[in-house]
Amino acid sequence: MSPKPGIDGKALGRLPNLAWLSPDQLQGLAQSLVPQKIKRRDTIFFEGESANRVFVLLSGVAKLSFIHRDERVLVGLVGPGEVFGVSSLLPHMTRPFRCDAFSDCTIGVVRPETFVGLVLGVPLERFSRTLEITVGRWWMMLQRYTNFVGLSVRERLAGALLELSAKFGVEDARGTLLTLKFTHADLAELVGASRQRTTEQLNEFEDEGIIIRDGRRVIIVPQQLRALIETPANETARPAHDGVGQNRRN
Amino acid sequence: MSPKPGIDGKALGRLPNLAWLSPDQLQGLAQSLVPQKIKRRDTIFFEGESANRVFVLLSGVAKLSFIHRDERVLVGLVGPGEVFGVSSLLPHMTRPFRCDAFSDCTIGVVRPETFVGLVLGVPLERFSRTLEITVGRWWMMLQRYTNFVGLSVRERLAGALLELSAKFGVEDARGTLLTLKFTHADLAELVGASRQRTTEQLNEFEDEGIIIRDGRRVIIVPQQLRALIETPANETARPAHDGVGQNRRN
DNA sequence: GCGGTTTTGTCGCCTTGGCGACAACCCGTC
DNA sequence: GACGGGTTGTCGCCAAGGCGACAAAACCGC
Repeated sequence: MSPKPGIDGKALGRLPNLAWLSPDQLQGLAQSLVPQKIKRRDTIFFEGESANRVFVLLSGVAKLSFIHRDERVLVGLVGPGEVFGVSSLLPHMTRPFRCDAFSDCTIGVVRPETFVGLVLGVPLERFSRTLEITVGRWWMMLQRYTNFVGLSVRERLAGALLELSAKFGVEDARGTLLTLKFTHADLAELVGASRQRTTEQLNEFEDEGIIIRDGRRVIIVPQQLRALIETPANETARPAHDGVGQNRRN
Repeated sequence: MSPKPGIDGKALGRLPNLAWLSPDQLQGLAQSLVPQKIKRRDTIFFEGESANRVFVLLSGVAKLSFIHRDERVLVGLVGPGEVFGVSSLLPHMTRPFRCDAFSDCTIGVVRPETFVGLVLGVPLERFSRTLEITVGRWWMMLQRYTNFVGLSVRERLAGALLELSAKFGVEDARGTLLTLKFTHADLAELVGASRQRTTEQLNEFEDEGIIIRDGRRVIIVPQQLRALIETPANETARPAHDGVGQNRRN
């Protein structure tokens, strides 16, 4: 695993992110990292790929973007010395972002098992699980928020309801029953909308049969909601409400 | 550290999040967790506090919210069995969110050193560092996005410029020089705005002396930008542009 | 220097959605 | 079963900002 020109352990140690590793660790990492050059605008990995490598950016700048039906959101930039592609450290994960080179880059590629073994001295499995229960939540939240950028209130609310039903829902003859009683104001806070607009949107959902109200409790029909999120701006059952659509860049 | 009624290791193992721990680990965790009851609407921790405990939610539902000048965004909900307050696992961290009980809760409190020791068998310091270089980025991104909810393009752009200058900036007589050349379209993607609006806003910033343009390169004056972000909707130098302000809930 | 490409600057029109102000209403409590 | 606070439903007005369409610059490879 070290046939290529190779990377210098000392050089790695000068990267601020890795300076705390012991000389031995740096040495090991340097040997395990497979160097690779990437040209500006080329893609390092695609969203949806199964995540089985970790990357270290050795030089250049890379760009992480989230893509939702040809809407792309620049999620962040990676600078020299940073470790990226870390979704491979979580259990059975596919990459949520696409990563491409913003300028010409050199990267080091390594298997997650090797990386975790070297840096922590713990089997990947264990680390993975620990990550999942601790920072897994951040991951979910991050995905939610990147998703939200550029969506209408309608879509954000749909997404939020779906999430809530997955987490706090109970199956019911008519759909998924939300066990907690959320006020419209709560939901508004959750999706970043005004209380009034949230009320209106919920009523629209009810008209469209996407949610059912049982007193002040809510029952959700997940299929319809999911459809609503996948599909561009259009109507699912009733062609009444004119959908949405002021969220496209150019 | 087990004077209280105590928590049952077996019961902990039934929480889906923790089921993978060995009986010994569960036992140890059960003994280390200090149980505590929290009443609905009471606060478990405040934003800004120094983060030196990890929590496990044993029953009930808790609510994480991000607060930015009395605008509060409901960031997420914590269900039974989940581990939260994990910012204490990162080095010298203060809590970014406030957490309060959405319903009556019982929680288990534990020191991060103990938690990591039990679950991973590694010293906190080492785990902490590893977390930082791997998932630290998510953390930053998450904070950015929660921040962004309910902000105007002006403010989001200001924030993004600040972030970029911190990461890719070089000090200069007049301020911080951005070394990469971003097109307005890049910036627009980053803040989730249209390209045109981004152009306009950048020009406004230039008029106000918040940024300086040197050909197509940009120099940033961090103080002014920072001021702009802290202050409600008003003007920093020139009272010309009428600021913003359609982002308050009720 | 030249011509094509990329980036920037500006309009105008139009939708989304924030916000204040109430009225109606539900629901638990005394 | 009446009261009162929290919640929901609805309007109207208006600011923010998306989007198309171009024109003007700046940039780049030859």
